[in-house]
Amino acid sequence: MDAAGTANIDDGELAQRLRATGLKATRPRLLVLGALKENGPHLSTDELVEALDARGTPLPRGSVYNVVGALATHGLIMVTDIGPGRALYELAERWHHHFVCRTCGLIEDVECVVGLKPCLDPDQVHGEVDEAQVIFRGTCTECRAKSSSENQI
Amino acid sequence: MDAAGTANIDDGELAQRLRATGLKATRPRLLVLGALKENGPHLSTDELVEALDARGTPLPRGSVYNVVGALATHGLIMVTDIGPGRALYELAERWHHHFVCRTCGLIEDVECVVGLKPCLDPDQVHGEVDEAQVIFRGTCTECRAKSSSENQI
DNA sequence: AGTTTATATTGACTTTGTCAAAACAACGTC
DNA sequence: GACGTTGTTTTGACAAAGTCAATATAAACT
Repeated sequence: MDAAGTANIDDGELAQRLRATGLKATRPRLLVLGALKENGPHLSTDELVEALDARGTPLPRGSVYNVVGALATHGLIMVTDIGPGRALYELAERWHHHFVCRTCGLIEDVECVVGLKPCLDPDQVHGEVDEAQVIFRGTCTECRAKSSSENQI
Repeated sequence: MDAAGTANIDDGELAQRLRATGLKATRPRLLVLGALKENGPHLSTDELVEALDARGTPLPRGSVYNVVGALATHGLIMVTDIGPGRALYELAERWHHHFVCRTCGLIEDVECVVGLKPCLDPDQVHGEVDEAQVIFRGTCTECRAKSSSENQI
């Protein structure tokens, strides 16, 4: 153990955010939030596990699922499903959407014009909409360039 | 074998739609399309397998994945991921979206105001968007009623 | 009818996600 | 600053979801 005991734990902003929602500021939760904050805008479950590993603070897969579940339920992170078995986690800061390239799988954040949830709210729904998640699909510039040059051969 | 050989196969509209996209009109494909057409607006992988079973024309799971993969690639069905391991298949007729109740899991179709793909098309994306999938999340009327009455006790 | 070629099927496998029970740590209190 | 309560993590076993390569089969063209 090191001198300060919980030395590595950032007991600042992230810990406060957790407590503000009624969640305890536990090590695994801070680690996950930290990884999301510093290891890219969006991480898949796998990438999250790897990132934690790479940072020298590995967590068991089960714990990761546990943690992201809790964080998502309390609105601290947003989860987007961009395909079968492809959940995407990111800090819930500004509300935004995603563009996914069908060819190479590239994922790009797309700012939401409205910026607040729910950004769209159809009347027809029999219930209360609190969030509208949009996934744009298509072909990224790079893949378009590639495929057109291939066709020219 | 029955007299007509391929008697059960509807060699009409569905078969033509398949050929129109360059796909062969095979039995499993027609069965899947048929099930989607008659067994509800949207089916999960599991429900699809069950529906085929119930109709007396079971298909192995692997084949179902195979078929829906091909149909989706060629735009004959639409696939929506409404959560981890919860793919949703339906005939690609009118373009529409979905509302998912966070509490009971109810899924409701939401007509798209635009009705054509892509119904939304942000400039910011570095690529060409061909489809914008929207998932509305919230609480359905029934669950709202339930939870408010529980709180009153 | 025969041939080509796409497609279906099988079965083994990987990945993804869930769950219950026991171990543990965070937080409020004395 | 230790104590106890209670929420969390961990573990490990499991279930579900999806993939893949090789073989068998059937659609569609001639």
